[in-house]
Amino acid sequence: MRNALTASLEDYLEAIFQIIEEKQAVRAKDIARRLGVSNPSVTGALRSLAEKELVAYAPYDVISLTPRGKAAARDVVRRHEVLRDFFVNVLAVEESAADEAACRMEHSIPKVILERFIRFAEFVEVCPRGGEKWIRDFGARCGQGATREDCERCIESVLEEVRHRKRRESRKAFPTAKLNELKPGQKGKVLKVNFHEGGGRKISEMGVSPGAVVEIERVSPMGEPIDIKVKGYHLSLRREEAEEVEIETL
Amino acid sequence: MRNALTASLEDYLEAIFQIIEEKQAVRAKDIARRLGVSNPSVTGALRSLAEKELVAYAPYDVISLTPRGKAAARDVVRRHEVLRDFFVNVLAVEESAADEAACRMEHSIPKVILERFIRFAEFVEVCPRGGEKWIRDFGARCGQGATREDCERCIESVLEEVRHRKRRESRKAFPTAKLNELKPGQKGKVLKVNFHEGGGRKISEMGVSPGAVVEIERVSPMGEPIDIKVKGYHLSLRREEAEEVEIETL
DNA sequence: TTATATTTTTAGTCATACCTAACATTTGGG
DNA sequence: CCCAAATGTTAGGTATGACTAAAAATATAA
Ligand SMILES: [Mn+2]
Ligand SMILES: [Mn+2]
Ligand SMILES: [Mn+2]
Ligand SMILES: [Mn+2]
Repeated sequence: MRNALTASLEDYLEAIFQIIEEKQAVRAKDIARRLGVSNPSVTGALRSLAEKELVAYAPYDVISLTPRGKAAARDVVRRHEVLRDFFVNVLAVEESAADEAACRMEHSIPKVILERFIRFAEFVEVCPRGGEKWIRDFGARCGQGATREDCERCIESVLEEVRHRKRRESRKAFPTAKLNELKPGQKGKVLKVNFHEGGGRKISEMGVSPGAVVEIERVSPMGEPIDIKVKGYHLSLRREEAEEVEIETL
Repeated sequence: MRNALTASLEDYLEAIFQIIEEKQAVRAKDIARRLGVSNPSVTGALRSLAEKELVAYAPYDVISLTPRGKAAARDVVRRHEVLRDFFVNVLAVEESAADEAACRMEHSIPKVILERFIRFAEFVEVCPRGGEKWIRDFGARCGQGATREDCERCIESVLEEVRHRKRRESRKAFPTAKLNELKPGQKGKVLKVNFHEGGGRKISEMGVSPGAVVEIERVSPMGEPIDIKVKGYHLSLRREEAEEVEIETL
């Protein structure tokens, strides 16, 4: 049975993955400290993971993730991040509490529901009835329970915005941009992906497809690569690729 | 350490609680069948729970929950239901998948986040920017990702409603009712709780306090008791109590 | 290079949570 | 009332995942 990792082993994988990202080498000691377990526990876990061919490991040898192990680790990290982001951005939970909860719940959330969390957060952002202000409104009053008057007051402003945008759009078709023209922190919705003749990676398959919400995380000084987040995944695109993605800014 | 039940023991408590609700007697066999474990596993779990004074149990004796055990079980059930309802009502997840996921995640969700799930679902219902139609809109398109046009089309209808309601309210102060006047299925927001002189239970302490969203679940043929759901808890009120709760219908 | 310090592994325990097979008790039919 | 069927418990085993103490390997400093 290659599948069905235990919560414990998933946490070891996650820790190894993150330590690799931070430093070059992974030492059993680091894993132990990060997870708050003893050194012998780490040895035991490494043996389990090696047996499942998720880490390359032999006694006293260096520790590294196999391709399959890396994929599994990335999956854990994604579940962790999706949950944490939902708790922080939608439910207005305090960061550290959200992170802790995410790391416990990441092991029991099924795929269907994880994807719904992502879609819901996107829906809130995209829909003019929801949007950032609405969420902030929830965050601000989640201690008391919002009154209807509070909510009705702000809905008028949303209507104003929608009317403004409609007027603007009737003049100037669409507030369109290429993905490479956005700045870090900006979000947008994918309108179209032009397939380049020079056979690049199929970025559509990685989640950058019409309707998806993308967020620019980092743009390297040279303008390339462009780190983005889409559907809970972190991706790194070449400029050539980003140029082929048409975006409606949010 | 009386605290910190394992996921497994929580599931046993939950099962015992539910079997008690369904039938009179609890038999080890029923627990085993419901949880899909062998009979000896049930015996072992019962011993653990008896040691923790959560079930009253001796070999070959009848099984029952102690007051503390009942409270713990109810807490598990509540976590289960809050999660399931959020998945179904907000994230538009298919019922059985939602239920299964809820029963796995119920063991790792912290209190803060559970309460936020409840508050958020209430916020969506109460806020005219959100509301049932909005959620249904998400449910309908969560397969594809909503387009902005879709969303803008429906926001106009919400505005209409808000304007209508405002006009109505300017004439007739508030669409107020007493809790006991609502029908099963109806939801409302608590405006005020009049404390009765005849020292009844403090229903405010059980969650029926201003700002809370209540849903009528069942009204007995005699008009009493009235089963309601509030903040994820199920409560049963006497008519006398319900009469003291002023409601704004939703 | 040798001695010491650090890191890692092994060995042995413990607790949880399952299982099967065998034994014990309770219950209901004749 | 007695005996079989149903139900429940004990005994004994496996697997996971943690721990401490002690040994082994590796790294560092003199
Ligand atoms: Mn995690
Ligand atoms: Mn974790
Ligand atoms: Mn459960
Ligand atoms: Mn459950």
